[in-house]
Amino acid sequence: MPKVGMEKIRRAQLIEATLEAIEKHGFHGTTVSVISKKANVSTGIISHYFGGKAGLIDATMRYLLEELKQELLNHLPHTKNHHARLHAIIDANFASVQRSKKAAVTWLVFWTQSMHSADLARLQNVNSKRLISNLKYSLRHLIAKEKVEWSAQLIAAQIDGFWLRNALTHTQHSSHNQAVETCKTLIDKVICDYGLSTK
Amino acid sequence: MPKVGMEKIRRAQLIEATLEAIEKHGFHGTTVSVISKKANVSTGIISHYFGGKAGLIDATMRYLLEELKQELLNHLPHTKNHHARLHAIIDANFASVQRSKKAAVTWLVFWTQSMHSADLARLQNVNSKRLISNLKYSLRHLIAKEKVEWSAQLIAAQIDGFWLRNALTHTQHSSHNQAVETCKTLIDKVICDYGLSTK
Amino acid sequence: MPKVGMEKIRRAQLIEATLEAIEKHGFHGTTVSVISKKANVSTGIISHYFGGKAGLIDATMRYLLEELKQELLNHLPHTKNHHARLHAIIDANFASVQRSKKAAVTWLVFWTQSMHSADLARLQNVNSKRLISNLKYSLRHLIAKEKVEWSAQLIAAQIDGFWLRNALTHTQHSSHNQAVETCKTLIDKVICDYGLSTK
Amino acid sequence: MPKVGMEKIRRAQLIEATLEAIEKHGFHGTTVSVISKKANVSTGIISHYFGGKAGLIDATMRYLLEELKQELLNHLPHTKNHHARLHAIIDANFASVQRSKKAAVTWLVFWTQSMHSADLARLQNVNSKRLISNLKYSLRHLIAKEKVEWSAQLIAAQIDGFWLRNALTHTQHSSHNQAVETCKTLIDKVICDYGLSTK
DNA sequence: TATGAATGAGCCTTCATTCAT
DNA sequence: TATGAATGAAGGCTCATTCAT
Repeated sequence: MPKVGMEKIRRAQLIEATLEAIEKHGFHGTTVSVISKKANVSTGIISHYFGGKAGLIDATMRYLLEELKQELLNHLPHTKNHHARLHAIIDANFASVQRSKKAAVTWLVFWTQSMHSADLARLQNVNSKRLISNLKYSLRHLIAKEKVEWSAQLIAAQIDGFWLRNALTHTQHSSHNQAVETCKTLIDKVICDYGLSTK
Repeated sequence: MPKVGMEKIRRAQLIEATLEAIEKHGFHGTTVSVISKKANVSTGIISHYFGGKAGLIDATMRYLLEELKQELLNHLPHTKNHHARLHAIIDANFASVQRSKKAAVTWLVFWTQSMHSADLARLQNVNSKRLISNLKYSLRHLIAKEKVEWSAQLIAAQIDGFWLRNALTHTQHSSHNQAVETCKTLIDKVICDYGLSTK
Repeated sequence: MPKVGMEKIRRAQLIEATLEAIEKHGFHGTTVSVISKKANVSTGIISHYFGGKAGLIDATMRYLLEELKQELLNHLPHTKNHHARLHAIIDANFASVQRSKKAAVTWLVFWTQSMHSADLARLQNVNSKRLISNLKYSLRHLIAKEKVEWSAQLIAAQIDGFWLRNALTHTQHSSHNQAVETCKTLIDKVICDYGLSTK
Repeated sequence: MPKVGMEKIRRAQLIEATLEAIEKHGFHGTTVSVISKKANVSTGIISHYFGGKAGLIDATMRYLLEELKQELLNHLPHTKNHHARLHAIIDANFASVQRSKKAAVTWLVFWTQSMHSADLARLQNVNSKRLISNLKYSLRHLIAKEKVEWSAQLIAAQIDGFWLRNALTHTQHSSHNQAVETCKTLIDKVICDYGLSTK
């Protein structure tokens, strides 16, 4: 009887290899041959588990999104302090990227691809809306009602902007930390300016 | 009887066709054949004038950067009102994108490619530094010295962040205008908070 | 505890599945995977019992030939009425095909393959000669000696011709019956024209 | 300016190479690589002129059909002698095959493929009907009305049957001639049996 | 005896580049 | 200066076969 339960292992193996390949060779240079070699498996296995290269790319993108989602869930659940919660959102959004450059490159690739793939565009949209929604949820408890939407957009753009600039420049850790601090300061400033007097 | 002065015309023709192709078909779908058809020329001409597809892509990226540079030069040449100058920087940075979707897609592609091309990375870096430098030049006249760098980074990230989010969502004009307004408000807020008492 | 006597069962199972696969998906679409699924066994079993796909195909062809041979043996064993015997040959040759479309498609495939396989070509040749030989055996009792060979060739071609045309057009039963009738009429005509005056 | 008018030459070259490849290596062994080498061109050219291997196979089949059609047109136009016309149909149907074994193998492949391709099936059907129609046209002038259809089916099957049997056995010219003679004799017999007394 | 995960050779196709015209 | 027919390397995919279990 052949090995069972390999599917999970192989899928993880191949997704990890894909992330490495995209980081090292770029999207164009990420061929099934390159991925296979990195994962130490044959090329055929990709079609076997993902139905083809496109399926693997898709799964990799979903993996990144899911990872980010989990990161948020792990950082934010048990607090009623909305100020702290907003800071935690910042931490979560930079956490995975801070860990490795792989994710940063792949996020950028993912965004670029999403402009010409309805499927990826939908995923990207969900992700984008979640950030806004998370921000608004806490902002509602802290600042004037009519400023919530505007502030959420501001902070979201600030996060993505730092994120993008850091990805493009050969990032040191310091700049990541600086980005996190700056985002938090911006939040504080927003709360300070539009904060509810009594709560 | 060889036509002279065709080089300039052909180069412009092909760069424009490349921008259109990337917008319509994405980077992956932008083949030499597609570009040639859009430009109504033969495929061979690309190698003739640009030495190959890579040369054309490179030239297209440089064209975008040059365009942005000119945009900035045209909007902020002769003013000593640094508050107005900062607002003009915002306008300039969103102007080209506001005009067409072409640039937005291509910028994203450009950034992604720049991560795996030393040449493009250098161009991107120059561009990124110019924005910071332009912001700092005016901020120095308006806010406390020790806040200049930090504020420039903040505003630059804000610009890129809005820019990115707008590119990824199917942008309406309203959101572009909103982005411009929000960036200007952020600038005002920074000046208000850290502004020099006397000027 | 190894099951014994599985070989016969498995071989029959797989040959039947192969016939079904060829009928449904054509020769090109008949992959090891398709056959295995139809037979509800693993892919490995094919190599185990037939040494590979080629062996299974070969066995399937032999099975068809054997089936036809048996059909003939069952229909014409104990008769000395050679006129009836000739008619029985016709019946036998159309019997298996009349039963299902499977055989028709597979026969055609078999013939085609036999042109590039010495092994199959030999089988096909034996089969072809048996029909002629069977026809001649009875014809010798009914018609002039010098017309026997010619008539056998005529009738054999008539059988195969009808068979082929019926296989290619989406056959109704009526056309099969018509083919049988026409072949029998041809036999009668031959006997009538070249028949021995006394018998 | 590049060479013009090559399309016709290349298409003919490739179709001829395909016929040779099918004859020599069978349908399965007929790869684009094999065809290209036989035609002394690159593999890419097949997609260029035929949109892919399938297009080339299709064109090859159509070529065979067209050739047969022309053969018929060339042999039958200027005669009002319907007896001679029927004999000419026989000649035409065996002519192309008599010339080379290539066509014979390919016809068989074509027929087999046509069972799983709607497109090829339609072509095959048109071809099959044309033979019947041609036979009936002349038979109507020669034999009793109620025997026309039956006789046409008989003769058509006879032709195809000989054709098939000759293709399968390693044909000598003599057997081809014999097939032609036998078919003609069958026609004569039919006319003799069912012929119109007066015309 | 039986499985099916894994392999990798071989296939068709795409596409940047070349070169005779 | 310009063409586009032709090339052929490189890509992704299919599938018969193998082998650890």
